[in-house]
Amino acid sequence: MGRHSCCYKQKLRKGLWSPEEDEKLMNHITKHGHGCWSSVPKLAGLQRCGKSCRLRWINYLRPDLKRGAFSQEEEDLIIELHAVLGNRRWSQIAAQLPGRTDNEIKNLWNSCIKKKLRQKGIDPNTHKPLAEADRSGAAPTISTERTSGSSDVNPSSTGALGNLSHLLSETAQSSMLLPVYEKNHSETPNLARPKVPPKELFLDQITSTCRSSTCRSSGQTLYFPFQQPLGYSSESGNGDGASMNSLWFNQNDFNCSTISTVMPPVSPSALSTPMGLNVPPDNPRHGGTGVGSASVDSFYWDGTNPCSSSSTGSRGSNSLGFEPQSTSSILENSVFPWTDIVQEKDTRARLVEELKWPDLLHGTFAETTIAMQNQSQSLYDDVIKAESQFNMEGICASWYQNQQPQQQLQAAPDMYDKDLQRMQLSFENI
DNA sequence: AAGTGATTCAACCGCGGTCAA
DNA sequence: TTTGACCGCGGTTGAATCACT
Repeated sequence: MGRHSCCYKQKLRKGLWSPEEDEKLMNHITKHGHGCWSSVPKLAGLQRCGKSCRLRWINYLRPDLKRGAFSQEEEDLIIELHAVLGNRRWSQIAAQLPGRTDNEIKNLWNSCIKKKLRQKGIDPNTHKPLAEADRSGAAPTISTERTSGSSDVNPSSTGALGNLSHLLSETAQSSMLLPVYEKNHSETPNLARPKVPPKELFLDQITSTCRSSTCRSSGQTLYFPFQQPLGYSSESGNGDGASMNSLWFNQNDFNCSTISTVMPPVSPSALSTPMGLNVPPDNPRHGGTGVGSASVDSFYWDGTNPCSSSSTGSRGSNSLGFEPQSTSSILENSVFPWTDIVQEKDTRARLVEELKWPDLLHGTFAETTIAMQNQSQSLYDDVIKAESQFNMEGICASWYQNQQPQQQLQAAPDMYDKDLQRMQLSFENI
C-alpha cells in the first residue's frame, strides 16, 4: 500500500509535460487504450511514472474535456453541490459537470469561488452568511483527517439544500450522499453488502432529482435525472450530434425493458458519470443479491473512468453485454464516444436536453422513465415537506406501489420477473 | 521596461481502498 | 489472512502568468 512502486524509480521525468510527451501518450492510448497505467509509460516510450500518465490523460488529454472558462451556471452548480457534498467529493461534483475534472473544479473552488462567496458575505465552508457563521461559532469544518470518513458538509447549511442536507445527514449518518454505493461501504470493507438498497440510494435519487433543473422549474417536463449524457456505441450509427455522441452503451446489446426493470432502485447520480452509466458497482466477490444487487447483477457499467474498467479486468460481468473491457476496444479503434461537447449551451440546459430519455429510448422504457421521474419528484417533495421526519418505509412503499403500473407495461421476461421478485422481497424487508 | 505581489492551474504527494496472488 | 501492486482521490506545491506600481 502507499506509493506507487514506479515513484521510487529514478530517471523519471517530473514537472510539466512537453507537447512531444503529450503526443506520445495520446497516440498510445488512442491506439491501445491505457490498460495498466504502470505499463503505459514504457509502452508509450515515456520517462514518466504511470500515475503521472494517468493524471495527464484524465486532466488534460482526455478528448471529452471541456475547455474554457466555467460558465455562471457551472459555478452555481458547483456551489450548490459543494454545499451538499463538501470538499471531499470533488470527483462527484465533477461527475455532474461534463467535461470538467475534479482537479479543475477544485482549483476553481480554491482560487475563485471561495473568494466570490466571501465577497458576497457567505462562508464558503459552511455556506452560511459570514456573520451568522461567526455568531454560531460554526467553525469551518474542513478537516485534515482523511480517515475519519466525515465530510465538510455542514448539517445546518442554509444553502438551497441546507435543509435537505441537514435532514439527510441526520438520517443516514454523514456520507449518505455518495452516489457510488460502493464508496458508502468502503469503511466496512469486510462486511457483506446489505441485501436491500441502502437509504443512500433513495436519498441520492431524491437529491439528484432535486438538482435537475426540471425539478426546480414548472415540472412540465420530467426527465430521468441523470446529470450526464448517456453513452452510445458509435457502431450503432447515426451519431452525428451532441445528443448522439454521448450515448455510451452498445445499443446492439441494449435491452430497454431490462434496463427499465433494474434501474429504479439505482441512484440516478450513482448512474451518472462523465462517461455514462455508473451503476453502483457490485463487488463480484460478494455476489450480491437483492434490489441493489439485482440491478447490479444485471447491469453494471463503471463509467468513472472510460478506461478504468479495463485495467482491473475483474469487474463488470453483466447480463446486458456492457463489457467494461469494451472501452479498451473502443480506444483501440480510435473511437471516442465522448467527444464534441456542446460548448455554447449552458450546462444545465444541455444536460437536460441530452438527457431526454424519451428521445433516446422509445416505448415503454420512456414511459417508465417518466413515471420514475414523477415518483422521484414526489419523493423529493415528500422529503422536503417532512423536513425532519424522514420516513424511509413510507418512501419505499410508495416507490414500490408506483412500480406496479409500470410492471404492466412490460412484457415480463424471465429476467424481469426475477429482478422484480428480488426487488419486492427486498423492499418488504425494509 | 522592470520589479513585485497575486493568481491560476498543472502536477505532485501521500493516503485509503481494491484486488489478486 | 497477508502482502504487494495498483487505482483513485483530495490536499498541496510551485512554475507560469497576470496585474499593478
